[in-house]
Amino acid sequence: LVQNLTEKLIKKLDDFVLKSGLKRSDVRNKILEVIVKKARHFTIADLIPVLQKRYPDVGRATLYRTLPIFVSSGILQEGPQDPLGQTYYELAEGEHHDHIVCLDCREIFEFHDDQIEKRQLAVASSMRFSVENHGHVVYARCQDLSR
Amino acid sequence: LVQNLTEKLIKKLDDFVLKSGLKRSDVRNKILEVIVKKARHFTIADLIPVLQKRYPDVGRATLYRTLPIFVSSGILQEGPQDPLGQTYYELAEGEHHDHIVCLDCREIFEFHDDQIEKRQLAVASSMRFSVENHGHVVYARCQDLSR
DNA sequence: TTGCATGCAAATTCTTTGCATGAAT
DNA sequence: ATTCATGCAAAGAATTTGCATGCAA
Repeated sequence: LVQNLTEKLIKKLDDFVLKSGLKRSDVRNKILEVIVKKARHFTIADLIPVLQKRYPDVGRATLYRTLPIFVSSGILQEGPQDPLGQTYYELAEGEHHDHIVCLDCREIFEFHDDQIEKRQLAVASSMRFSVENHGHVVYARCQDLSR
Repeated sequence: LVQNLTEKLIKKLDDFVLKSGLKRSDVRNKILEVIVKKARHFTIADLIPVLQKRYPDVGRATLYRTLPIFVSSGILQEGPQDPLGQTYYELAEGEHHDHIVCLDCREIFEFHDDQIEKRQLAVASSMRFSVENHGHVVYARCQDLSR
């Protein structure tokens, strides 16, 4: 399953790479593989040790050069900004969702609400904006210490 | 008017400072004055040159030490994160609002929508979270080149 | 072959800290 | 007096860039 997803995304990456006059690379595929396994939400800081453990030869700089390519090719999207200011990335698979960042347990949860999405569009349109994207992060507490 | 606002906020700052066992300082008041004049939304990077022009003696480090105090005292709040990742600050005056960041002209606009606020609360509550705060940023284009 | 990709190390940029001095209480 | 505030410079941390070498097409 994960294997399938990785391969599917590598294909997506290849499409973008060819279209953009770039070249395929094993290192990018390796990075993608690690991301798919770690999946969900991660920061660059999260990813570095995992990547270096699996593929010690991959340099940090490459990560900084690669992630923007993944975003451009639609594989990743930028997720919420945590209260400390680090940018999260996440796989762009699946439908759009917003985030709840738990201030107690530091985990990130997802939510989706059609009404919010619709109102957001309506409000921006009424101000004569065309919406490209949005980030909606709710900071909250789970208050469940066992979680 | 601006003068009044500055003085009002200095008073607010004094309250916090006393309550917290800190001490009053002219430099903090100067920084506050510059912020009130520049008002609205700014990043630290925005503020530094303005501040240094008006008060060349104030060091950068002081800014980094001062802004968190302003946030704690309720004078400033953190605004949207721009697409480049810089944190905006803004005066906490007035009612809560969310932001539209224009990808064309780079300006930041505000909006407020009760329905969105309510739904947001409802959704988080249904997931057993208690909401502390939130950031909602819509990235959009004004498409009006004259703006 | 040509030009992108990569690792490494140096360079940048942004932010924090240590320390001596000055100000507030 | 005591303790916080501040500037400066040094230290850190995060990210970007230059360059020589390695691959992909």
